[in-house]
Amino acid sequence: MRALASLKYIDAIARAGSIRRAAELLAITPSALNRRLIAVEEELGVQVFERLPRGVRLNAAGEILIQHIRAQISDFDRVKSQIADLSGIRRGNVAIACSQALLPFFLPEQIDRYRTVYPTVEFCVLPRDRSAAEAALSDFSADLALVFEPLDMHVFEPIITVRQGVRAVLNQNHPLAKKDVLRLRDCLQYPLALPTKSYGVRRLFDLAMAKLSQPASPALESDSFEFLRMAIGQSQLITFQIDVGLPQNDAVGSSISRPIATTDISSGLLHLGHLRGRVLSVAAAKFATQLAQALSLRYASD
Amino acid sequence: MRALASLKYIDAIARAGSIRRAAELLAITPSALNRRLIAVEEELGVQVFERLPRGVRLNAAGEILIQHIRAQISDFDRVKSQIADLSGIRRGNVAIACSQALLPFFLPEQIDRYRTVYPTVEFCVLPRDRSAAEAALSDFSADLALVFEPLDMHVFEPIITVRQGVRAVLNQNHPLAKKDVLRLRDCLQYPLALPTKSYGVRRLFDLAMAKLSQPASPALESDSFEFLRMAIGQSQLITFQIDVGLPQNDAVGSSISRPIATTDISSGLLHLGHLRGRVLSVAAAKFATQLAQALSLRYASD
DNA sequence: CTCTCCTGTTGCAAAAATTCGAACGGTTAT
DNA sequence: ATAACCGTTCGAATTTTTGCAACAGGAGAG
Repeated sequence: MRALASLKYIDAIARAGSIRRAAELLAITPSALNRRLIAVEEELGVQVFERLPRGVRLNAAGEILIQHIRAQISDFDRVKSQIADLSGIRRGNVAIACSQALLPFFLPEQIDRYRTVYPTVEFCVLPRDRSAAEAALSDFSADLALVFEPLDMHVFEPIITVRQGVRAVLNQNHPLAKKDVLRLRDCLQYPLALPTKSYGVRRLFDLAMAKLSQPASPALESDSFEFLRMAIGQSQLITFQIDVGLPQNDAVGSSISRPIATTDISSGLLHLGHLRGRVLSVAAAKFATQLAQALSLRYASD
Repeated sequence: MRALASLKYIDAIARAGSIRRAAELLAITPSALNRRLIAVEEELGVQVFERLPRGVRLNAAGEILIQHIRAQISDFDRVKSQIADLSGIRRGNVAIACSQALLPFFLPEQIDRYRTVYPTVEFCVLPRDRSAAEAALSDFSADLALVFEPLDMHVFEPIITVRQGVRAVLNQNHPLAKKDVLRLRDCLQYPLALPTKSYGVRRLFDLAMAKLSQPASPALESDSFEFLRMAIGQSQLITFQIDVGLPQNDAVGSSISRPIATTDISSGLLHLGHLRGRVLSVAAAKFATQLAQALSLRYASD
């Protein structure tokens, strides 16, 4: 939108941290960008950025302004979406910040389902941990957040929350594969591949181990659930994942999954939500509704 | 603000109902204005106004857009106010839609009090009945509304509500002036000057008359409280007004006021509020706080 | 210290946009 | 019919924005 160009430019400067870098991204000269910035500052009667030798940084006034600018840009997108909606053509853009576990199965399937109905809607999936997801909502780079076990998100307005059990993932020829439900102590007989401590699954696992007053001793540790899954291979490694992070029909290539007795590892909470006080675009709202339905259908709503 | 010029132009067109009239108000040529409109419409990919032989009218898309534009302009003003706030100079603009009763005494006093502290804040007082006040909030032409007895304002977010008794206003030499509290039946012995049926005081009066199963027979009827007050003169006319519409120290020129027994005429409610879901500017919020304090101090908060 | 690198900023000419003035085509009311 | 509106279009004039090159200043390296 041409009308918001100057404001978008300021947003770009704020993100880039320097006029020159922002100018490069925007494919214009630094001088042109600088002049627009100065023009806005003169109209406001206040500097928006403080000039540093290595670039610029938002001012106190700038912080207020940038918040408004981002809200405005996002609002305008919503308006465009609403307008497109009533002209029949469902267009739009949905940005969603989510935990890693959602990436391999759940979200692709849901997005695909949505896009068969509304093929013109574009999606943007941002893998984020809890605090980064909150930040993404706050600076309007994400419309929705779907995260496991957020604790202190005061800007987060929940849409739906479902309970997620922990499942063990292991090779189909693994000795434990015969059992339908695994006990935690059975798993401990084998080498474990665990996510790092920042993840919700790991937290639940550590909590369970604390109850057994046994220290956790992972044979393998990684930030990437995908890596953990692939690491299993034909080995006897066991890794863990929440329900939604696994395919509905069990098999993940050569590996399978088995639920852990909930008496051993308590279940966690998966939250779908958006920024408090924000109006969702038509597309985002529709997608949120679909997600909420899918989640409450599969898992007991909580 | 230059960045919002195109949007403000569209707002002007919507308000004027015609490109040419809007162009005149904006002091530019109709052709220039027309081109800007067309440019915006092309960017949106949708017409915003439907073209009529006598002018233009907002489209369905336009209605959505104009709502956004007005919110945006208003939000931007709020941001400017916030920015001005942290640079020390308290600047701003407070627009308030209110019932007529507030005009002679209460609001002037409150505004004066506010402006002795913050002389750079400008005020805009819009006398509006209940539904017009609601409209003023909705289209962002008012930040606050202070109205008597609103009934069905679903967009109205109350800040404070106080009870308002009805007082009789009469000449200081009036036979009833000796009494401290008047009964309704005493008043009925004299000619009455009443506001028209659209006003809250009149509604309370009519309700009271219905209880006495006597029809109201005003000697004088007017839309203007000021006129009613002046009409009393040296005559025996009696008119009615709510507490806040009268000076605190009784005398109104040669006329005085006396409370009516609340058993005769029940009290009504005066509401201070703003548009639901809207963030007030610093100046408006501060003024609202002051009003709320003044009201709750004088009248039992309800 | 000097030198280099990266920063924001400014003068001036070129380029792009906006605006104006006037005219055109259409509908409504007289 | 005629006059009075309306939105719209065209080309020229004007204003604004942009690009290019150069400048000034702080940071860090040597």
